[in-house]
Amino acid sequence: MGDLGDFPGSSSSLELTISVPGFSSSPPLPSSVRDLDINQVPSGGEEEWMTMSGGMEDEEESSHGGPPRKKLRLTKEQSRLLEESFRQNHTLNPKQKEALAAQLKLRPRQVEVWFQNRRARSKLKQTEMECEYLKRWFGSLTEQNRRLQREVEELRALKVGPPTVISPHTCQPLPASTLSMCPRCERVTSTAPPPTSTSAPSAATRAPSKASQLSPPSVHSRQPSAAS
DNA sequence: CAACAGGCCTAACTTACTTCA
DNA sequence: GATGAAGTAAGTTAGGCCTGT
Repeated sequence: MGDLGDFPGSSSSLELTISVPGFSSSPPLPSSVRDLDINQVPSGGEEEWMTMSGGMEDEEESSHGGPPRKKLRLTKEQSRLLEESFRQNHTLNPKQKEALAAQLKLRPRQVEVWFQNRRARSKLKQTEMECEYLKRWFGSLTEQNRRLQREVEELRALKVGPPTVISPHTCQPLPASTLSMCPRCERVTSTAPPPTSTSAPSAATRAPSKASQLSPPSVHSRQPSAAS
């Protein structure tokens, strides 16, 4: 267990930390060159940039048979503000949405979509990390199981029978099933916390912080940079 | 060097569902 | 209870960029 490494950062735009001894997220990806100036607004500024996406000024235009949709690339500043806002709140009420949209010079719908996608990315990332953690945990349990089985074999080889405990009340031998493990042994064997619940992802959909109920990996988000 | 393919990221869309007035 | 609007999650589509060949 103790041999499990400590993962410092995490990849992409979302940075999650998982505070479990012996486990945390994967190492940061090499920062992509694209982050440098991909969102640089070409001279015209954001107004002009917007008209690319805002080409569908009549919101409905884009979907049916219109011109091929142009894809907006958010500027670094827009991404930064959105991330900052997301950090404070993963959902927006209509007023917040309007305000943020005005501040970013985007349409409220775009802000809404961004938050939807951001929540999706966040959840995906968290699920991946939980999966990774459970895999490691499974590995350590398997190893522990192997060790214990070896131990059992060794004890059998020594012909050591199961402990016979005499009940203080009846003066009869107690069945093994009624015996409880001594605290010391319990402590030694519990190298990993039990999985309280893997919180079935489907059930977690409506409860934002559901994933945090996965008690062993206390996962919380901490995203620094603008989306990759 | 340019051209191309493949992969990744993500904005935008669609659908299904829940909640609330 | 039925209904419609609004909001969200989940899944999908497609544009733009990067990288390797």
